[in-house]
This record gives sequence, structure tokens and C-alpha cells, in this order.
Amino acid sequence: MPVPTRLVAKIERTSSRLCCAPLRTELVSGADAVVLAARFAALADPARVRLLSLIANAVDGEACACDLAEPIGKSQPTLSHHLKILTEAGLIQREKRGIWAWYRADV
Amino acid sequence: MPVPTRLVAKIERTSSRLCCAPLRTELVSGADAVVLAARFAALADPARVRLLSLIANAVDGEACACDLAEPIGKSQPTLSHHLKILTEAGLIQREKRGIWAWYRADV
DNA sequence: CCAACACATCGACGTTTGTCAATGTGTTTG
DNA sequence: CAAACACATTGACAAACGTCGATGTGTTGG
Repeated sequence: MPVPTRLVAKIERTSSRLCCAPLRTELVSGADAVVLAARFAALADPARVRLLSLIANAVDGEACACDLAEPIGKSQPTLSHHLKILTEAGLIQREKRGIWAWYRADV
Repeated sequence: MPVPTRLVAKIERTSSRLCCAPLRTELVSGADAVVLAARFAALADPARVRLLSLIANAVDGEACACDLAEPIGKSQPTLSHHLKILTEAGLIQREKRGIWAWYRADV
């Protein structure tokens, strides 16, 4: 069984004579990566990016769901779906006032 | 046909007597949202978040693909797949040197 | 109380995604 | 040249996702 070329280089790197640079320890742990990826996934859709933009830039910092359906050009259930994803990701907050649902950006 | 409750409120808002605040114009356009969402989607996977972390924090700012397969615990084709996605998203750059492929973070 | 409303949830559908075994491409070495 | 290597690509599959019609939940007004 031949010794893999790369393995030789790796051994040399860890010896006193370094031929090339080894990696540092990773800064993002496996658990952190899952959390981060989930947060990114919440914005991995054009409709949700526009929704967050609309909400974050709304006057008084809040927007009614009834004003968000038309600009993104999706059906009402789809809008509700996207708002739920943004909410569960902690990017927006929901407040029910009477008939309407008001959303504001959560940092 | 009755007039929707919300529509009345909307008309009032756009009249001289504002009852509540209207939305500003959206800051993120539809085209921009697609570009942004694509960029977020590139990081919407834990494996890719860890890969970018490993590459960005590698000594000399570059990491060999052969050193990335083991830490993320995926097969070689899967690693290659993720690196391609990060590359096409403009998050990392690829440089082939001899047998090996070296990656460095692209801001 | 009943009808109209705003919104959420459910169910179904087609599409996209992550994964790996198998295979292909190009490079180094004996 | 042939064999071993590093890496990319392909094909197939299950799981997750975006979408919308239909339906459910709670509120307001007559």
C-alpha cells in the first residue's frame, strides 16, 4: 500500500521543517454553524429579504401584514408563511392588534 | 359589496388626517433581493458556514481542500459541491496548484 | 347573532437541495 | 507509459422548500 502524497506533506508540515501552513482551530463550532446557517436560511429567499426591508424601513418601525402582501406579489398564505419563518428566526417580532398583525424588525 | 375594513383605514391614512403611519418606499428592489438571497443561501448550510470559517481563519489565509474534508465529516464529492457553491457565490476563491486546490476567503 | 374581515394553518403539488457511489479529468511519480 | 493521487462531475435518491387553494381561528360591526 503506497503512502498518499498528501499525507507525506502533512507529516512534513507537522515536523520541525514546515513546508506549508497548517490550519488553525476552527472558530465556528458545529453547534454554532447550525444556528448561523438557520439564520442565513431565513434570508435565503428574495421574498423574505424584501419583507425584512419593508418592515425595517417602515415609518414608526412597524408594518401591517395587510400592506405587505401586494408589494411582494405572493398570495396571503405564502406571505403568512414567510413572516412566520422570519419571526421564528428572531429577525422580526409579531404583535396582534385587533384584526391586524403588526411586525417590527428585531435587530 | 361591502368596503373592506382595512381599505377604509388605508384611505384615511393617505388623506390629510393620518391615523397611522404609511410605509416608506422599499430600500431593497426586487432584483437586489434576488442577489442578496442568493448570497444568504450560500451560507444557509452548516457545512458551508464551517468551511468558510476554516478557510477564513487558516494560516496565510488559504486552506487546501484535502484538509477540509475531515473536519466537516462529509464525503469528498459533497465537500467539492459545497466549495463550488461558496466559490460561485463569490465568498471564496479557488486556486489549483499542482494536485491540490487551495481556497481563500474573498471578503 | 351573523356576516365580513385579517390572518394562520393544512394539504397537496412541483421544484430545489444535500448527500454519496460511481466515474471522469488532470497531475505527479516510479 | 502506467499507477496513484487530488479533485470535479454525474446520476440517483430522499428530504426540505416555496407555492397556493381550501379551510380554520379569532375579531369587528351591523
